[in-house]
Amino acid sequence: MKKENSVPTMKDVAKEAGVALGTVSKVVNGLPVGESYRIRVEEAIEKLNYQVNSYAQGLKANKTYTVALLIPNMQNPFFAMLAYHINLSLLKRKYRMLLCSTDFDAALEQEYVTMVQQNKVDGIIGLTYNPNLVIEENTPFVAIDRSISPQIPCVACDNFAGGQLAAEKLADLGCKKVAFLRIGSSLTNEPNKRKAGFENGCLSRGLSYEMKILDDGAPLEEFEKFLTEHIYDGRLSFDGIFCVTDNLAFSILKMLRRLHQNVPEDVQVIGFDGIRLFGDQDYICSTIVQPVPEIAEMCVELLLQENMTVKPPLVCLPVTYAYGRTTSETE
Amino acid sequence: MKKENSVPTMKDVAKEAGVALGTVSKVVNGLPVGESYRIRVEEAIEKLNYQVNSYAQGLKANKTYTVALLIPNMQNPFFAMLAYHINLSLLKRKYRMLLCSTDFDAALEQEYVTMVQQNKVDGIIGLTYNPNLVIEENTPFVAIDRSISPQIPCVACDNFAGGQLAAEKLADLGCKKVAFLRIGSSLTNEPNKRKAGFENGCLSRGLSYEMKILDDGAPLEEFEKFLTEHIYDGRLSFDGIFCVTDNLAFSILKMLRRLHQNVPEDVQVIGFDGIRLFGDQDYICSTIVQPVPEIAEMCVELLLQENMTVKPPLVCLPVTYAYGRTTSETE
DNA sequence: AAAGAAAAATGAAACGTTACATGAAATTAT
DNA sequence: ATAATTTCATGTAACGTTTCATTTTTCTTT
Repeated sequence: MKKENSVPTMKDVAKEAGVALGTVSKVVNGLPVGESYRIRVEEAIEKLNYQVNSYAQGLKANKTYTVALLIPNMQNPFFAMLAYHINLSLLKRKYRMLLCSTDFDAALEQEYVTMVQQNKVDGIIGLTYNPNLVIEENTPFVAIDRSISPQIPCVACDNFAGGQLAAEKLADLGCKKVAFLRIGSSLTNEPNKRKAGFENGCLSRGLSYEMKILDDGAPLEEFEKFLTEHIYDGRLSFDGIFCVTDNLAFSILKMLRRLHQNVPEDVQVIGFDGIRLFGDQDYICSTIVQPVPEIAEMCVELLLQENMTVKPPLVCLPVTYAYGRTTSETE
Repeated sequence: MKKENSVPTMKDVAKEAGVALGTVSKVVNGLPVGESYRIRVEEAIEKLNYQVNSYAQGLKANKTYTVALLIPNMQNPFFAMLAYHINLSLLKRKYRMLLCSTDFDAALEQEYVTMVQQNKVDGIIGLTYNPNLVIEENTPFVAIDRSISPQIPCVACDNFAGGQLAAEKLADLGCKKVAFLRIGSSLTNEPNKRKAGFENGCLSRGLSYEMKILDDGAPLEEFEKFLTEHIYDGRLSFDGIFCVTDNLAFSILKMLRRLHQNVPEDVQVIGFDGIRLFGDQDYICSTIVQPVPEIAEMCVELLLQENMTVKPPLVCLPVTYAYGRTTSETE
């Protein structure tokens, strides 16, 4: 005897409607079925409050309509923004998002990838700097900001152009001597190009520049030391600073306040990423804005596009500049 | 004939190891099995790179080790913080998190709940203000900040005490006349108590207070109008403001800047939630801090605890105060 | 050493779906 | 009116697990 409180299955619906199992399946999947049958089945579905079991579907079809998103930390507003837009893009296509926040923990990342493979997600979108992540051949994977292997497409903003743009903006704002600050050697591959782009921009605009690059895990105080060393008679010898991320810019702004340097009067600061608090308020600093909605859409498209013979190894999307109270207003 | 590139199954492992299907299952699930068998099976698993198909498991067991988290918008740092900690708590128990960002869209929320029920997630943790969300009886649900029904446990911080604490802090800081600002009638139920707590605190500390409460969707400019109306000779008649959320506080701070009121010299501002940028930097304003890790842990525990005969309808967790540059430093 | 008890491996059945080969009914053509 | 053709419902076999009744092996006991 059937348990009272058990969830109704297609079989129950078929019995209720006096119809074969396959007919119910067709109705559920919108396949052509005789009018009278369809109505009867729909009524039975309504009556029993039937809902398909997508695990059975997944078992059959080997398809789950679920995509895993691997990000270091969703408390970072940039990653949150990414997750938000990827969620939207997936939703448009009726896909669900499994969120995996890895906290830069390599073991955890690997565990997640495996977990996610076991779960037979349809694919993974991953922002990970972990160099020895093992990704199974058969797992569709799209990387953000990092070229993992030639077979795995990488989506990123045009980091080189972003670096250039930062230099040009600082030049436009009248800066003469600028600095580039970066932390994290782990900012490998794509975001790395921000430095090269910035150098290129400085050279072409005749800006003198200096760089301070810290290893991953180094204490941020090193930057404060660097800044202090460049203060003569209470004045910073730079009039412009480009920080590799808004996150870093935010920390640098605090240091400048401690060092009694006014932003943007004494020194202009530009970050990178385009972070806004709560997603809709002002930019937390002047910044090179990543086209996050487009990046998200591109990732999802590349991941789910099946009839694509050759996947592009690297997709670069254009950046823009946005004002955020850490540079002098221009227009 | 078996397809070359197909994913190996237990059957393949069994054949490879020269062992029965059930034996492989036991090894995979860590059930007692003869030593020699176990080794042979493990070798076969290794060789074929076998991974269990959790959709088949889910079909069998009606258990998925997946929990859905329903939040309005993960770009709100408070929700991001919640998601982060719930993810951690779930991970500890080997559960995955399906993240559903609903953007306050009622239809989307309902769609998600249904989607998620189809997918047979083991449960839902939901922060939703949607009053007519339909939740199936058989879906384990834990609500955050809102009492949905007596059967559904609600986890929240002690909002009343938080309101009181805000009033007390303002009194301690020497405020005489304070204001409470809130937007969103949709801040129903639990967060609502912040107002009552604040009133109570003001009364017991002899603070005179005023309230400005806007409906959901009202333009924030109404607050600016309110503030402007309380400026006499360029000075705001309040010396303390308690905002119902850090999000609102952030907007109010911008207005105060526009109105040339200095924070905290002219007026002290306290928010609610305990938001920090990037999860680890300074609080964006002085704030009543929600115990988010504890809230997360409690939600997960309540959701997954099976042998709990009676679930508590409401769990309140203690709040604390944190300094964040919008009140005068006290000690 | 043989029989009985305990332990452990076996393999079929079931979970809820989809797909496909089969067969029945309805339609068209002669 | 009958045969040929099309249309469409039917029901069984998979998908990859877990479970459990069964059989086989191993260990005790006398």
